[in-house]
Amino acid sequence: MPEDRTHKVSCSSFTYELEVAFEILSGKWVPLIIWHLADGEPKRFGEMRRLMPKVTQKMLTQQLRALEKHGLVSRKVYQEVPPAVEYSLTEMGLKLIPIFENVNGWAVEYLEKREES
Amino acid sequence: MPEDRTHKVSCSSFTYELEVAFEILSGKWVPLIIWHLADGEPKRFGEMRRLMPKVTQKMLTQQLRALEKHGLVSRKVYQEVPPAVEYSLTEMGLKLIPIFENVNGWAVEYLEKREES
DNA sequence: CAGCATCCTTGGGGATACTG
DNA sequence: CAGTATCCCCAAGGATGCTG
Repeated sequence: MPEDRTHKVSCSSFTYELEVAFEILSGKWVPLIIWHLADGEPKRFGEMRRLMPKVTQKMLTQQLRALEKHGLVSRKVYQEVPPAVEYSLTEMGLKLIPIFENVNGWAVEYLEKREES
Repeated sequence: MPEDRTHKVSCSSFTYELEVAFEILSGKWVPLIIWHLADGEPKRFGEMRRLMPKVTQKMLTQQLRALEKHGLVSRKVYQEVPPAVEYSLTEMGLKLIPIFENVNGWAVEYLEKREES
């Protein structure tokens, strides 16, 4: 979290905004989580775990909570026994998807060119 | 570096390509470095240091070398005394800039909405 | 000027066990 | 089921000093 906006001055061409974005997205499993929620379908915690077997339960919880705090993911708790929790992308979260697709497009081209050499 | 492409199987909807991209871009100072080279003008090492006073010399070298290895940045050494080295974005590096601008646009909207609440 | 070499610290993150 | 709570380790990265 860029604590002081005066940083803007010392790094004039790296906008405060861009810095914030990369800070939010730089969580180790954040891109993966967002990508798995990209279809707009809410998913339960256990479902997410199964989709991402390499992510420990601790990290999944931690990163989901961070995304919730930042307003990219919403967490809906159903008061039942046993408890059920659903995660989904918020409006702002969904708006990241086209960007992710652009990144993916870039990467496809990148890998093609790498293989040539 | 995703060492095995079989990972693609266990994380079916997170493409190998997207994973590669985020891996390259997730270096702590990578976005900042790319942003400072976005104008296409080659910049000398000392120049970069002045532009990014918060980045230590060790990290700047390290991250620039990683970007060079990945083919996003080119490093040109002029055999002089004293030595001069210029860094600039490669073709693939430059193609990231529009994406960065989209991210920036997203972040602007994101911060606006956050302030409302 | 543009680094490389070392030492040292910190916290990110894994493994494991427990709970409402 | 959906998490907390602890312990612990290692490597990312900062500080400092030296060099072709």
